[in-house]
Amino acid sequence: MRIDPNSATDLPVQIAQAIKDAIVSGALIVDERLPSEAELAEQFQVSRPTVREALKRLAAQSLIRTQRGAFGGAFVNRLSFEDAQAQQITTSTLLLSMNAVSFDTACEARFALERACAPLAVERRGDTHLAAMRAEIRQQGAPDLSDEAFCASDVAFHRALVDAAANPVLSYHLAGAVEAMQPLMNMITFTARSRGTIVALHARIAEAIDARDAAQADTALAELMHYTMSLKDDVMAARAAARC
Amino acid sequence: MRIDPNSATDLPVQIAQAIKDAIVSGALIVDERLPSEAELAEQFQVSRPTVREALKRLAAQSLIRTQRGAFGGAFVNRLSFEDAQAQQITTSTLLLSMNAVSFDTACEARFALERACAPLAVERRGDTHLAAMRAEIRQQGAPDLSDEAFCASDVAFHRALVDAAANPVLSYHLAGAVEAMQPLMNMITFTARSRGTIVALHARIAEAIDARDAAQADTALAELMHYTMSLKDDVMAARAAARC
DNA sequence: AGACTTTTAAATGTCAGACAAATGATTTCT
DNA sequence: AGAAATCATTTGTCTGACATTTAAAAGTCT
Repeated sequence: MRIDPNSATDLPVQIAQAIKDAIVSGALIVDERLPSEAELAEQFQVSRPTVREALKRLAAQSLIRTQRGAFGGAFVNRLSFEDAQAQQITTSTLLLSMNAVSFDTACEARFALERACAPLAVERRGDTHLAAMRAEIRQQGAPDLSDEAFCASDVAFHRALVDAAANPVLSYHLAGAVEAMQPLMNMITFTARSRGTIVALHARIAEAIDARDAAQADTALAELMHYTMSLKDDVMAARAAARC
Repeated sequence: MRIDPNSATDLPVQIAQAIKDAIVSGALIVDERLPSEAELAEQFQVSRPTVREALKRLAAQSLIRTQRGAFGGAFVNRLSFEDAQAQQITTSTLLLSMNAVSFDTACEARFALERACAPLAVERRGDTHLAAMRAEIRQQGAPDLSDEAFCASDVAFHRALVDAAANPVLSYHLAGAVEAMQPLMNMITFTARSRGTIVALHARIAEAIDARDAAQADTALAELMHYTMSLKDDVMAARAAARC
């Protein structure tokens, strides 16, 4: 691991990249201890604060963890599905909120991915998944539910659907797509009637998955997507009219 | 924005979280300048190195960028699709390599997601997408191609397929799934015959998308998935036999 | 007056050195 | 032998300083 002290980029960035490369390439394996900050400083010919910044960059990406005390230090961290999902969700959410992605584009992507999960969910769903989906459906029927709580439950329903596919890699990739939609969905005001329609579609999806009917699940998901988009169009049109 | 100096967690972590929350909540908008390190240090009642570490954590996630000089400082960064994709690819790759995810699980997830893109690609593919796919197919037929180069071209082919769906959000989500498979694919040794089969399937996929035949594209993708899995089984079996 | 050059102030980048706090190993005492 | 005290090591945080970069402001010349 070497760095170029004359390069234009920050020294900590270079050091972080060098260590990251070592991890990705397998030169450093999970739970292996890195040299201490003082040793790294000497190795890279920089000061300890510079090394610290590099380590902090890596810690921010959950690539390493640090431990104080004797025989402490920085250790290569096993990237858990949980950590990876959390990162993915914030990244996806920010990406959508900062880039003026249209509601339709995000919605299309989300439902396309979800429909990919449906056939697997139909095949493998267990009782816990079905129970989780139905619990959310019940909650969505509560009359005094705020719009935000309704959206949160909607997200939970769809994540249960994804989890029913019993593929952790799929769950990880979908987490970002599903969660990132929540802020966009929160811009919609749901009438009692529109909530009823959505809940009915959720029920159809849950039933189809229970009955192992892939075609029906796919159809219901497609309908839900179109209904969601039309709902948003109505809200936008109503707001535009109110302004004039 | 406040922090609790008596909390168990690191001060920089708390500060970074506070700033991150401000960005996510919209209190800080894109390109807005954060207070200088000295001002932040006073505001949070900590020293400048502590603030710096917090800012470096955020910079590592591309949430802020820093600029030196007068009227420089830290600015809220617009998270570009490019940055987000790069992050997602490394996260996905590490997740798979560090968690002993089975080849089949990752492969299933990848093809399930890709099949979700196919109908949209059929609908919207442009000439550039078709040309990109065919260019990769041509390259894959080169007789003196290394296994690694073959895999890289395979990834490029599939990314072109995903891009043909003309949905940047979808491309972003799929980038991780497709790229993260490459290290796993690199463990396979491709015979001339297996390469031929794969190239033929790629050609069928490209033709189906050109002909706007969604069903055919889906079938070919499913076949490719099964063939890839069986290929890996053969390689594993051959290696196990060689060891005995 | 306008364009070019120089200066300057403000901010981050890097360093050195110090002390605090945590933590596991070692030693000592009962 | 077991429990308690000590110790060495390592990260966490602070103070203070200087280097470097950058854009704005001031100054100068045509």
